[in-house]
Amino acid sequence: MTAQRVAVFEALQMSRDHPSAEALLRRVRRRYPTLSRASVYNALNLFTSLGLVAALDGPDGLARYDPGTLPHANVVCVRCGAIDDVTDPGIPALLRRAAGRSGFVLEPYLTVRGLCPACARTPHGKDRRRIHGTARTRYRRTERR
Amino acid sequence: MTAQRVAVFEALQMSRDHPSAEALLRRVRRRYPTLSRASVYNALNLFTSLGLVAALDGPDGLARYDPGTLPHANVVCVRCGAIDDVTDPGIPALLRRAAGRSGFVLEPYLTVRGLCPACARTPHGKDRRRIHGTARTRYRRTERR
DNA sequence: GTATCTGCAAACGGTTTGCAAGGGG
DNA sequence: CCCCTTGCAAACCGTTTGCAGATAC
Repeated sequence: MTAQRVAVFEALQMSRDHPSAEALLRRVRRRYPTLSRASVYNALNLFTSLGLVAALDGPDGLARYDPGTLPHANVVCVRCGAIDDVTDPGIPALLRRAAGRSGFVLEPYLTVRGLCPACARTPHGKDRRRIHGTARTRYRRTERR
Repeated sequence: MTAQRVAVFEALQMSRDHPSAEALLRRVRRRYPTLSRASVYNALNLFTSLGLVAALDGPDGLARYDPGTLPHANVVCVRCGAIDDVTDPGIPALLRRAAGRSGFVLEPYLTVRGLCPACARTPHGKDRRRIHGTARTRYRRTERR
């Protein structure tokens, strides 16, 4: 229990936007300017391994973190990177059935990729969207402050 | 429509194990020894952007590819990297509701992380599992042929 | 005949690691 | 006190990109 870990945890709890590790680093550094990148990753890996927070893969290859702990779905926009939580009464039952059929022990979160309302409205154009890695080259550069 | 693309596509269709790009490269190179890494990535990005195959993030940071096109769930073992398909009659309805509530246009696949039967049986030990990136250092080195 | 693709190698970038110094319990 | 953590920088590695030559149509 170090001050850095508490700060990262609190910053994540206050976030509704499924921040990346880098985004959390920026936020926490406003108060702890000496905080290191490695400590943020260390803290986030610890929290996820303890089940305190949920980790999911952003469409840009960045890991995103979710403070929510109840069963829900994460819908991920593969074009702009937006992530929304969706709760649905059918999710727990579906997860139970999926666990039964596969024999897996499953986390209470599921992820679905797609396009957010804004991106779905813009024509597909010829933006042969890259699903991994270099999707980041499309909006990462602008998102980075 | 090049020979390389056809070869990658066929190799993926024949796979049931959700191979990574590197695994597909190895398989196709048995017949096309000159096939380049870039062409495999190029082909896979093309197929996923056309909706011909599904891409998902493996727990090790590697992209995994799935030839299936019908709605289903992918259950992913975060410890050993195994991926299974699960079909369930409730999935289409859940995806429809999630799309309605979020406004997103969603792909017909969802992903759930967890532990496969074999890994769930082995005690958790102190393997503070890393969720991203270096999970690969745990089994990647041995998996790579 | 031209735009597109392949192959190669180098670059990219998020995440992890090794090490020395500092702090928790 | 000892072990685990922090901070820093370098290493890691899957994926993308730039360029020259070959191929699709």
